[in-house]
Amino acid sequence: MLDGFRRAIGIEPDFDNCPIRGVLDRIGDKWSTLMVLTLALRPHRFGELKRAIPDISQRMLTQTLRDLQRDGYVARKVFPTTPPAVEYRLTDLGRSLMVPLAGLVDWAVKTRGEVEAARAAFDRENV
Amino acid sequence: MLDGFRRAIGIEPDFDNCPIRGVLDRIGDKWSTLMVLTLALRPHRFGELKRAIPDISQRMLTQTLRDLQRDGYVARKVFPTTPPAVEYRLTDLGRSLMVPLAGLVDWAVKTRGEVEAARAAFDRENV
DNA sequence: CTGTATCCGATGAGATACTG
DNA sequence: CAGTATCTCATCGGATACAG
Repeated sequence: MLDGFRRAIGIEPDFDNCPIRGVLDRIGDKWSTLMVLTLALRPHRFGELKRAIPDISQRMLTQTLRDLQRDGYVARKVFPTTPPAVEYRLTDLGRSLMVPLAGLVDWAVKTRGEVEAARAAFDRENV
Repeated sequence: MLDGFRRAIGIEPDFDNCPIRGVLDRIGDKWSTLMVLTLALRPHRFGELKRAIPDISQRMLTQTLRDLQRDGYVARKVFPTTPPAVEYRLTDLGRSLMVPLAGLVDWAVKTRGEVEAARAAFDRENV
């Protein structure tokens, strides 16, 4: 089972076209997870997202949305009004990601204390 | 529930000391996950890890191990022989991470096709 | 064998200014 | 309103050389 993980996760030589790597990269980057969780609440327009995640730069907002859209997690819908309105919403695929993501969040919250203690101990020993 | 996620995952103003962020950062970086999965098989010595993950540089091997050790996922044990031997093994905390991680891996494998199709479609539309 | 130290290029990400 | 285009700086990560 674990050996299967290793292969799946990118042990050479197929590191690049690994099915997991793409997901991990997206989950690991600074804004994707927060944006998915925000869009899980309800669809948002561009400006709404900016206000919902106040400290994201416009550049990163655009780029993260593009990446999420490219992977099929987010759908972009343009309303040709003046001024233009654009709505972003999670796709079914994006919503399905919430399940394993929730597992991770849950684990992180539960083990928070242990991790903090481990860090404190480590830093104490390594002046 | 989702609102709780947002707070937990680092919506301002407590982005830095967020319990999730640390986990996500570790999961997202290039080598941590692969190393955890490798150590989940059995304890490894430094050189064994290097051989098990052939394309990691010595610099990144050391650094990733330090980070994992600091967070309490990995335990380092030195045998004062000559030449020195050092063994790395998962802690209970590290092993417990396998559960949500497995969920993520599982999801990634299952949705692989959808993601690939989404990417192809996106790239087709955006010449 | 198990690491450190250094250099350096590639990428990530913020700030700012401009456009249909 | 919903983006692009630059510029710039920090961090990531590989290669190489050295050390206990």
